[in-house]
Amino acid sequence: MAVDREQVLTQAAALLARRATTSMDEIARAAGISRATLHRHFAGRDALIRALEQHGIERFTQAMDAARLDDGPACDALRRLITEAEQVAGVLAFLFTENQLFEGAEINAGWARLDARLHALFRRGQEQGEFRIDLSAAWLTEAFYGLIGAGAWSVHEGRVARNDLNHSIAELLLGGIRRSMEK
Amino acid sequence: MAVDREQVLTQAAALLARRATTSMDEIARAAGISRATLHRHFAGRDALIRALEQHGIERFTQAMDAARLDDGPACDALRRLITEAEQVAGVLAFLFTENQLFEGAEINAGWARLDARLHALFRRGQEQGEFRIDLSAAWLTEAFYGLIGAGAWSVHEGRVARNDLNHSIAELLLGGIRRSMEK
DNA sequence: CTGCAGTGAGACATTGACGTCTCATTCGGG
DNA sequence: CCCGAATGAGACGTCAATGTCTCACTGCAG
Repeated sequence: MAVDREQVLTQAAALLARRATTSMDEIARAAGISRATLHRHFAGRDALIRALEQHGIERFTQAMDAARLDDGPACDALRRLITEAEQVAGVLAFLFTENQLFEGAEINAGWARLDARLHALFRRGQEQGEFRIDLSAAWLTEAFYGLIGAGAWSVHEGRVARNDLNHSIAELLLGGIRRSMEK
Repeated sequence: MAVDREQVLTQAAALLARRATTSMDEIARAAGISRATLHRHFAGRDALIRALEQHGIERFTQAMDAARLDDGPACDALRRLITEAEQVAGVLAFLFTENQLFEGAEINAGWARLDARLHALFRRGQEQGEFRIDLSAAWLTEAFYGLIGAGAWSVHEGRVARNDLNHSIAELLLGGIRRSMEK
């Protein structure tokens, strides 16, 4: 009975990430509820988007907390983050592709905090000699989002197996495409 | 006098990539023309989107041709492609993020052909031992688009200098984040 | 100068989504 | 079993964007 708010938001993110003009009716049907019920839980389209942003920020914050970004080698921290972020990939992809939403500067603050934490991880990795320094931390941050989004899309389209996603993102990000000559 | 169709499409891609719900009026004003004139050149919103797809496919095809993907080491071919694709990054980012567009199967064919060429490049790199084989060519293809899109966005937001974009994408894709121990 | 092609500005009806409402139904707890 | 809360289905009115149209203006070629 009680509508699963989490489920609705996840569905909405999946649809909106793929087509930003998805109607409330489509979102409702995808979530298995009626448009009326959707409106009962979210005052309107704007409210739904806002909730989606909030939800995404909260989930990603949890993922960062769980990954303990400040502990141990930056490489390992990044791997942990990818593992944690994988479950939020759909919502993250939406937030990343629809960045125009952040024009109202309120939510911007929450997102900026996440950005800063990720940025700090890459900087730490550079300072401690684990990461290369010819790629700016800002770029690595953006690239991280881009790969998470591409990964979510690839799984959704069936081009990448969900089980491989973690490894695919982490290895590409850390090691790149080129075949390593060592060992 | 004569409206610069190229200019209009480029502007439209930039706006639509950032906010897919951008109105025809906003697009027209961004392109420096009136809404009436915009409608004179593109029958409607759908027609504009279609033209954008077509334009993006053509430009990316040209980029691939210019990069000579089949010549020499795959690494070098990939670098050339990134250099060429950089100029189309805005349109590519739009096409990649709004993948929903490809439901009408006509354009799908043109896009699929580009996908196949890119896929083939990665496969060639793997078969010739340049690229690692634990990352599927399909994933590398998607990741390529993701990084191009993230790069275009980063430049647009001022987080990455345009001059660095080429190097940033190519190096991250080929070598990854981790600092190389060799040499 | 004249004519014309292209454009800007704006009016207009249409369309589709949105938000609100009502009413019947269903599910679950007491 | 019964009642209430939650839901589904649908009917509206509203509104913004769209697409089409007209009319006046501009710039340029002849």
